[in-house]
Amino acid sequence: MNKLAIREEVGQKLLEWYEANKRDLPWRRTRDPYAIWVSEVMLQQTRVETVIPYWERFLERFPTIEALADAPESDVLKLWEGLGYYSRVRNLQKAAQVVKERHHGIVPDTLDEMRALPGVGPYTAGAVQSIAYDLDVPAVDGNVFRVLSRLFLIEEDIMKPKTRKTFEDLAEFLIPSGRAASFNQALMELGARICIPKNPRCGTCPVQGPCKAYAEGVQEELPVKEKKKPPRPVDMTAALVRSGDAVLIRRRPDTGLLAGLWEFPGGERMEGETLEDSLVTHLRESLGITVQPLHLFAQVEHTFSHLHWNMRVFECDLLTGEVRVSEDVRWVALHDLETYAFPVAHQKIVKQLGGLI
DNA sequence: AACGCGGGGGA
DNA sequence: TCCCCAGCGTT
Repeated sequence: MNKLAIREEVGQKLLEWYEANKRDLPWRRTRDPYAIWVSEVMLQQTRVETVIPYWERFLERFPTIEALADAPESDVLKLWEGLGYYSRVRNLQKAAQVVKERHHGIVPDTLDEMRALPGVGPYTAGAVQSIAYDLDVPAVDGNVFRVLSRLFLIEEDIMKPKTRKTFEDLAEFLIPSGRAASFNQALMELGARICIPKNPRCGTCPVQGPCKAYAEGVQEELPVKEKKKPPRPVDMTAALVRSGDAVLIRRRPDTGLLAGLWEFPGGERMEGETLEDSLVTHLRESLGITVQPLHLFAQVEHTFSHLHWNMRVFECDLLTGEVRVSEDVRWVALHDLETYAFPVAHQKIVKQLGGLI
């Protein structure tokens, strides 16, 4: 079969399947480009079921571009707490400020203008432009990589940057004219529900017929992907410093891991250092205070994609008379901790503190 | 091109 | 418990 005939068949079969099988997701009930944009950013590395409640709360609290642009960053992070990859929402807010100031609060309706916004790459730009503005542009996410690699038996490593153009060109070629919104979502929906990573449901797949990987029986071997290395183990310390009903917390720096979130002060143990010495040094250097670790309060394990924290939390005496509080260092009553955005690793500590209230 | 960046679900 | 899921920015 020639290329144009396959394009015809895949387009028709996928659109038909999608119309009959698409899930009723909240962001599919709106045409608001901003609301769709928020959903795409949340969905970047997070599954649908997780995103739904976050999206509802976020749109309720920040219903417009302007509301998001004008909000305190701490409020924005609090609504993102637990979703991970916090730079996503910091960039989203920066982008909202650009849209407010330079685009009259209207999400731009061209690929190039959208791509120029912070946090907007080829996928997000394509998804928003096609879904919200009906532009015939591709939106290639991990699902689409998987579906197309199987459908056309493409064995290039999808993790390699140069491979992206191959898939984008193919995805664009396949778009039935004027139907990018449904077609792009159909490809992703197929990847999420039928053409899944393990044990794909080829028996109920609408494009089993033209699928080259299925014909060869190699669907389980695709897509080809380089293995990533295991998380690096890191010994962490954290201090539980109490004063009456309050505990000492600080805000993490504006860049790097967990930027802008709050935590119990501490840090990475250096080689050859004891946990206690490490903790004392960290608090002296970052907060200018001297503490005496008393006893182990909790041990928390947390795995990131690239790190594994083994965090020991010590209850400490404060030897310094006074702590210089600031924008980033605060005494907070136990029952007020919930108003601050913490990484999940530190939420585990907060949870254990709950027993003390 | 290589690396940093979180967290959750399913087998 | 182990293994899997990946877009974007920075360097």
